[in-house]
Parts: sequence; structure tokens; C-alpha cells
Amino acid sequence: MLRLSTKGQYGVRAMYEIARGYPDEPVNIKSISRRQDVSIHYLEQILNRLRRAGLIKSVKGPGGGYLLTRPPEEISIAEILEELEGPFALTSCLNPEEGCVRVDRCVTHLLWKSLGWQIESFLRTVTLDDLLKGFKPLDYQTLLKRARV
Amino acid sequence: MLRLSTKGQYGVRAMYEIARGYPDEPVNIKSISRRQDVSIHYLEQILNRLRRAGLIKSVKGPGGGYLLTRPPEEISIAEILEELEGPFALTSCLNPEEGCVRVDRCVTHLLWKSLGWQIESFLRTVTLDDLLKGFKPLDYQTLLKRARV
DNA sequence: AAATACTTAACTATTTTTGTCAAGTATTTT
DNA sequence: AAAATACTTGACAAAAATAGTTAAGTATTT
Repeated sequence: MLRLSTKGQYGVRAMYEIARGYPDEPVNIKSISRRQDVSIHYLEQILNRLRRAGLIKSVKGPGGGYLLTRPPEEISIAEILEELEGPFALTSCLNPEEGCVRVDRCVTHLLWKSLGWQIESFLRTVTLDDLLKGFKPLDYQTLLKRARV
Repeated sequence: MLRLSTKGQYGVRAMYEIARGYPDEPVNIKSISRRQDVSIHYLEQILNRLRRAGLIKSVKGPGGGYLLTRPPEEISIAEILEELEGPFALTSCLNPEEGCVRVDRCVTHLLWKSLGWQIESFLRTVTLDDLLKGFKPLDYQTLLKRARV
């Protein structure tokens, strides 16, 4: 249930590897593949989307690879996942493109929407920099502070 | 991404209908099907699992149907979803039955685990009674209080 | 010119989801 | 006892999503 696809998982792990080279050491796809146990071809597919989204840029030629376009502390996990997996809509009726025909009568609509908010706001508080420093679950106090509630 | 299956969605909606009959009015499958637009056969499959899990009981014969085994305020959405979709493990490596071979090296392991906790603890604070009363997203203060942080 | 490295599109196997179908069993009412 | 109502169970199957592979490039630096 509520499973994250491998695309999202691999994408975050790849971004972690690229973040390690920030700000000026391009990380090539082969080393990401080796360190994270993901096939080069599959990574290409994933990194392509992240590049088009502007989260990373590529450097061609020998010694080339991928670089973050912004500092690790400014890139949240939510951003990465949104690019690879779309909006945080837990049900198809919450997807802006599909819509819901029974919103009015639906007793669970707000529930799933709230859960989506919870997930999204949590993931917005976690950045690549947190992963670099060795992510530890944050206590509620810190979470609240970061979420500016 | 992170999509809830229809089984989980329909299950919660069916439980809502059954909760409306609490404590002594059995709700038959046909009326759940009609009110929630879900096929009878599919509902049978879902209600069967919930019954085996002890969340509901069935009454046979004319006038029969399904009844909650506990008051609506004691049955959380988390309980229902766990029965229908398994544990809140966002990645297969977090599933107790599968396990993870690279926990030590995995930089995202704790992240997904924390997210799972967030989701689960949120859903534990929402009960069928909340749905009956018309669920409104709770503010953080109330959430914290309910979660006994 | 050669080596390194990224780019893109098309394709496919596998798995999961979302149901349906069929053949029951159990209980109550008349 | 018979009929009606209602739940019970397991097997099966179509459709969609996921997870990846293959192939044929293009771009840049040394």
C-alpha cells in the first residue's frame, strides 16, 4: 500500500550522489550506477527528467557528469518526487487532471486530501543536505518549526 | 505516486456505511453497493477481509447485513487500511517480510521509515466517528494532542 | 580522431490492480 | 418445509502501471 515507485526511490538516491559533488565536481552516471546498484540505462531515464525539470544540469565530455543547480539545502525531497511521480494525490479523484465527480457526497475526499498535505509538508522539510548529514528522524518540535506552523 | 488502491478507498467508504448502522442496525451489502457505487462482488471480497480481521461481523438471513464490532470512535482509518493493504511500508525493503540488504549503506532508509510513521500516526488519529461527523482537516494543535506528543 | 559522457525514443516483460464469475452455505420468514 | 435473503470462498482474467532494456544517436574535451 502507498508504495513509492523505484523511480522515485532511485531518483532520490541518485540526487544524493550528485549532491556529494556539489558545487563543482560533476558526478558521472556510471559511478552513481555503481554506488547505488541501479542500471545505467534506467538512471539515464530518471536523470533526464530531473534535468529537464531544472534540478540538475549535465556536463559533457571526459570528466563530465551531473551537477546540482542549487545548493543541497535548497532542494527538498518533495521536489524530486514530484518531478518523478507527479503531484501528491493519493486518489485519482484528487488528481487535478482527472477530477472527482462525487466530491460533494464523498465522505473521504477531505481525508485523503489532508493526508496528501501531511505527506507533502513533511517531505518539503527534508532536503538533500539533511541526507548528506545523515538523516535522522526529526522530532515534532523541529518539524513544526520548519513547517512554520 | 503513492496512490491508495481502490480496495483501501472502497473499504473505508464501506466501513463508513456500516458505521451508520451502529450499534444495532445491520447494513446489507446491496445498500452499501448502491450508496457507494461499488460492485457487490468486489465489496464481498473487501468485507470478507475486514470481517476476518474482526472489524465487522455479519448477520445472516433476511434483514441481515454487517455490523461494527466496536464503536465508531474506536476504529481508526489506519486499522482499516492495514487490513486491506498491509503495513505502512513505503518501500519493499521496509516490508518486514522482505527485508533490506543494504540498510547500513542506505541513505534513504530512515527517511522512508519516518514518512511511514508520519502517515500511520496521522491515520491513527482519524476514526470512523470523525467521518460520521463530517471530517474536517484537524489543525496541528489538535493533531499533536491526539497523538499525545 | 578518439574517448568519454549524456540524450532520446521505442519497446517489452513483469507485476499489481481491479475487478468478475461460479458455486456454494447459513438464516429467517411464511 | 420452502422460499427468499444474505453472506462466503476460491479461482480466474482483463487492464493498467511499473520496471526496466535496447538501440541509435548527439555533444564535448583531450
